[in-house]
Amino acid sequence: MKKRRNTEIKEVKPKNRRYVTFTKRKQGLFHKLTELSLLCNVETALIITTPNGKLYSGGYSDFDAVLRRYLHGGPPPTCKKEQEEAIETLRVEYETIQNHLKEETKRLQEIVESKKSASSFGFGFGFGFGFDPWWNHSIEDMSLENVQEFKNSLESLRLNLVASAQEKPLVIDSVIPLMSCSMAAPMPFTILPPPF
Amino acid sequence: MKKRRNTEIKEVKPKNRRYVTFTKRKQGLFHKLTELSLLCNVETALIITTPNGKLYSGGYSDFDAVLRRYLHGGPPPTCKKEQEEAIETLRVEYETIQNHLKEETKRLQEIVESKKSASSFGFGFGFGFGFDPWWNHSIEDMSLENVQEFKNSLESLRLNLVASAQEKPLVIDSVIPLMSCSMAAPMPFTILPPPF
DNA sequence: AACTATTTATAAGA
DNA sequence: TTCTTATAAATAGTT
Repeated sequence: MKKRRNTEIKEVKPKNRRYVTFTKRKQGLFHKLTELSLLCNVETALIITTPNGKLYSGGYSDFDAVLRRYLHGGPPPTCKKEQEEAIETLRVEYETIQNHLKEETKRLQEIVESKKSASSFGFGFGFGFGFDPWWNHSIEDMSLENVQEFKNSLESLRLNLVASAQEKPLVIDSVIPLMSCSMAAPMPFTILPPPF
Repeated sequence: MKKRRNTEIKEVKPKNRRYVTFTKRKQGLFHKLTELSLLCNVETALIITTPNGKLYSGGYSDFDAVLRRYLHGGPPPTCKKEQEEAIETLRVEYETIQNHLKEETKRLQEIVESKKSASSFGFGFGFGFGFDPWWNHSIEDMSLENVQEFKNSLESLRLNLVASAQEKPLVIDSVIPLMSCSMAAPMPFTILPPPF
């Protein structure tokens, strides 16, 4: 085995090497991010954008809450009386778009599936069981470029919705993984041996 | 020396230990974040919030741009003709608030300074020279709690302003370190031995 | 994706 | 806090 030189921090030249490095380090980064959150009882939000326009985002334990605190300062104002009425409107609007998205996604999924037949592996992520943490997803990973169209409206809408509601609406979780990779459940850190 | 047990990922109990861990790991995290950005030519944005309401944020190479891309999708629309006229308005408004902030900050700084006389050390951050990277700062680290009042308006305004302008307005950099710890210059990775 | 030789990060101790 | 050091963890190069 070639001796590993100490890593020079300069853009990795060969594109395939770069992609591998990116994948590995992104995983490590989100791993450490979650560790920090759990160890120190803090909340985190991380966004990564590639030159190709791919977006990776995730955080612990509530990406949206962190983003909101950063953008607007402090926890959501308790004057929810005022916002209460807006929630229902937002939710309806959200679900409409969500359904739209779901259809579109399913349709495009089929296209992607047919493409995938070429490559052989399923996806086990080396964890011994099909555990697929939020940080492994890119918003565009599935080449569902057309889905992007919906992202803008969906995202702002979701942010508003989550901001309005006291608790995270359960409906959202089923779709979010595609959009922003929010984490559904706390990472089983003390349980899993290999990843954590 | 006690043998280092393999780190159990559970909230660190003693508060002083927790703070040390937080500081170390936060530094490591931002370090790796910057490395990822440079190695893989991606842009990153990280926000950390503590239970006390402290906010840490930073990214490479353009925190704001990343955040904007996440929130609104894609790079700033090239239909700048439309936004062009809004820039001047925003800039004026921004500078007004900025000045306000500067005054307030200076005043509070004096208060903080008098408090600091009690503790002895200057701050050298162990780098051998007074290099103080963006990730070492908390927005509230200086106990300038009152400054928070301005953050909201300033932040949204700044985001809009930076979004409108094609290039980063130079004026902003002088104030940002207090607000969001944006990075001014590329990290001298290949030059500095100890940190990078 | 899986395997190590190394480098890098860091928990404790001073 | 800052520095040191033993050890755990991340990961570059390979297969």
